[in-house]
Amino acid sequence: MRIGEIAALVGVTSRAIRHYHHIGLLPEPGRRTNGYRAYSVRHAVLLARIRRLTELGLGLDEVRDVVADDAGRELVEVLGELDADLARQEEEIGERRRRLALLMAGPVNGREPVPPALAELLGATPATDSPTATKDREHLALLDGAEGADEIFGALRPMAEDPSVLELYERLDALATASPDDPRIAPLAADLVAAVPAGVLDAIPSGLPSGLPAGSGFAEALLADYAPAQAEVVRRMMAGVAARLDGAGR
Amino acid sequence: MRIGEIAALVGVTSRAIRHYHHIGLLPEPGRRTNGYRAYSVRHAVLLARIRRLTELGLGLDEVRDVVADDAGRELVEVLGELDADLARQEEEIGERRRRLALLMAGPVNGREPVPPALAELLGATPATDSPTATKDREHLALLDGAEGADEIFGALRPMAEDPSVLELYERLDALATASPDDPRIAPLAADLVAAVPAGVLDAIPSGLPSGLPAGSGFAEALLADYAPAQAEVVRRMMAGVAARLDGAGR
DNA sequence: CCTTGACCTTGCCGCAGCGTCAGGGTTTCT
DNA sequence: AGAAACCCTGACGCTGCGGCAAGGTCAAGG
Repeated sequence: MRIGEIAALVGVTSRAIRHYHHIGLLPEPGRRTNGYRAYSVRHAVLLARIRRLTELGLGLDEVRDVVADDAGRELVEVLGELDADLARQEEEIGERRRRLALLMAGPVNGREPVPPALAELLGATPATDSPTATKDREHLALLDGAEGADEIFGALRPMAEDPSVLELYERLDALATASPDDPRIAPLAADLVAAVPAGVLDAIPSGLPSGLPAGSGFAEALLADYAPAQAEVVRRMMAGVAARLDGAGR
Repeated sequence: MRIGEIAALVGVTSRAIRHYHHIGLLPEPGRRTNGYRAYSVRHAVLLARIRRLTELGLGLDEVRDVVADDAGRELVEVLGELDADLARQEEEIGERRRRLALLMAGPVNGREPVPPALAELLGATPATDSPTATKDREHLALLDGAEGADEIFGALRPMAEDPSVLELYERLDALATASPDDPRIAPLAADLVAAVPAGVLDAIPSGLPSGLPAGSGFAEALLADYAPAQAEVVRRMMAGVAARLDGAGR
């Protein structure tokens, strides 16, 4: 048989067969005088074995191990770990589909893929187009994957549901073009600190170890994201929160 | 922030970030005087978005579409087809796992991955170490994927369960070193033709269209796999079977 | 006889999403 | 001052082939 014939017989492409030759998975057959590969039924049998194994999802080198090793023992072993691998993948896919379903049904309906706990939080907040509110929510999304993130989101709910928080955002907005020594800064920072629910402090992991604003330049970068007067507010607010943390036995 | 910092913050590797820069998914930030990339919180927010999308299983170019397009419409769309894709993958994996389970529990316990119908057939055949029987089974495995394969396997069961078929294999074995004009050839061929169950003939697709032994060199290759006298038997047997097919209105 | 079309040959690039060197500089801590 | 821990660019590696280029070969038809 020529390569196209055996390919059609077994149900693979001739390109794949040449590939198998190239990587030494299938032995090269003899050649006809014109250089064409001349396949025998033995090759077809081997190739069919290879096809069935790859269809099961084995990699080509695993197939090589199984085919080369005359001991049939290898195969059960490989098959076992293959099944475990497939089970893991199935689980992963299921997890992704679950998150997808949550996303598409959720309150953030398709606009932004956020973790479920944050989606719940954002769904509870009143709609606003305040720039700093928007920014704040983006920053919250950065907590995704950090240590106590879900707890923090949960603890923030009372604050988010309180309509008076909108007023705080507006006061922050108003500082967009203000000078860093604007007299409105200090009282706003104090009000912000006071507005943070006590539960949030409990949810902050005690050491802030490596996850987020460790010794990294995150704090500077965060401040740089605000106008000067706003940055000053944020700076003081963080100091105030730290003080509250300190006051409560860390 | 430097690249390692933002990477730790968002939870990706710095290599991945540079990759995103390279393919234009994430804009290059400004540089410090020493050439280090200097990231802002905006980058972190964008990067976190990217991470969440890739974790859902989107490809990087799909992520680019979603991130670039301000219209949120794109996302639902992409998410929809992503879910369909995942469902398909899940189904595929389930199918593979089902076949794997069959394999590992089946009678061919791990020695050879054959299609279920053939596994059933082989399980029903008496054990033998006849070389031609072994060869025959290998050839049967080549039918995997052909048109009426499952039906043929089913129709072969009565033949396979008949212990007298072992005697036929032995008579074939005995011809391994015989001459092609051995007198045992003709009667063996006749007995073989007679042993083929009528159901098998019905199961053979009427035209033998493209699948198997069409105009291809398969027949020659098959005969070349046997010793001369054996090949002669096979040749006559095939002729006999063809005649039976012809006799029965094809 | 010549052409056409369906085969065959080798060889190399491309794919997704980075990991992993190699071969440098910088900053920082001790 | 030296070592550790960062950063930089650039390039190859991985999987399982698909696709293309630039040809040879062969059977059938005009």
